[in-house]
Amino acid sequence: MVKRISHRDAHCPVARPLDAIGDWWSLLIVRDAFDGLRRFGEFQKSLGLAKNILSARLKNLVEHDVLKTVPASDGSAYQEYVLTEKGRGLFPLLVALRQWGEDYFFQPSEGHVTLVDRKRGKPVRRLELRAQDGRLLEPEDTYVKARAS
Amino acid sequence: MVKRISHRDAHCPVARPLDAIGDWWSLLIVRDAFDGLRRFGEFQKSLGLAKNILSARLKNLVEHDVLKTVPASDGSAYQEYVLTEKGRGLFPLLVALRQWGEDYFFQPSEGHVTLVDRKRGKPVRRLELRAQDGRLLEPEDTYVKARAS
DNA sequence: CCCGATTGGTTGTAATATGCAACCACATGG
DNA sequence: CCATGTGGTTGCATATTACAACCAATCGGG
Repeated sequence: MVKRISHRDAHCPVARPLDAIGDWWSLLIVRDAFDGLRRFGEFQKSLGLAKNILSARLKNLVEHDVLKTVPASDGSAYQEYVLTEKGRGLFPLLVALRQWGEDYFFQPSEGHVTLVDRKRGKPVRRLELRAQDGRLLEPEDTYVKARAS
Repeated sequence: MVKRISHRDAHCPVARPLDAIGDWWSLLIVRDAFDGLRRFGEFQKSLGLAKNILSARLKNLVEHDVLKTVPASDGSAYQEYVLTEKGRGLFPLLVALRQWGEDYFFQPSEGHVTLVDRKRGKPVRRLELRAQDGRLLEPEDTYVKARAS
């Protein structure tokens, strides 16, 4: 189906999730799911991808427990795709991707959409990494540490 | 080269970055770059991917200004690949991916590496999205808002 | 009910990307 | 200079993706 993870990276928390969301479309599907899209046709219309590809991606996301199928909410016999708890856990990642995109992929003259706080209608804060004591951490301030099994 | 963005999503800050990092390998290359890898051979050894693929990915990342080539730091005539400012901007995204991976892709019995604060050696805080007034935001507390060009 | 349209797919098949191995130019080290 | 390491490129086989046609089940109106 999707690229299989190489043995050498099998232990890495960065590499392993890529089996689930490491292809071009999956993150866009998840983004649309956060935007409230649920039906096969809605995703297809929104993304404009071939139906067989969408079918394969949805299947992969369901297999990886990012989405799950539920009976249609309108009472029809069709099914809908909704985010699981694990899928909802992708929210910070999607926000990080969005903020990076806003920062570096748009000319000042170009318009783009922004994520805002529903209550106030104001843009959200920037994601930032902090230590447990609250210090702001740059990449150099961190390293990866092995942990016993 | 890599998948071309569809017209309908050209304005979306989530979709546009995928041209640069939307394939299976690029994020792993960037992860290794954050870990201090700089040379072609280092990346190849770390990732175990074919040299032509690595070559294509590095080229793409350089074209998208995520990496840049610089003269080798050891004085030899070779070149090295280092993160640009834009590339360094991927740090929160990588941390988000890592945290999601740690949360959902490992059995409790499995060991995995963890990102720690260099100064204290303690795990970093969890990334979280907050409003400008500091409230913690869940996906439902946000929406995307069009902004004038 | 019956019929046409919609939904949600599954097959083809052609184009594209990926992976592997061989090859090669240049740099380097002795 | 000669042997080796570095950093690639090129061919070729295979896997993945895209596009289009087809299709079964469902739904909606009369």
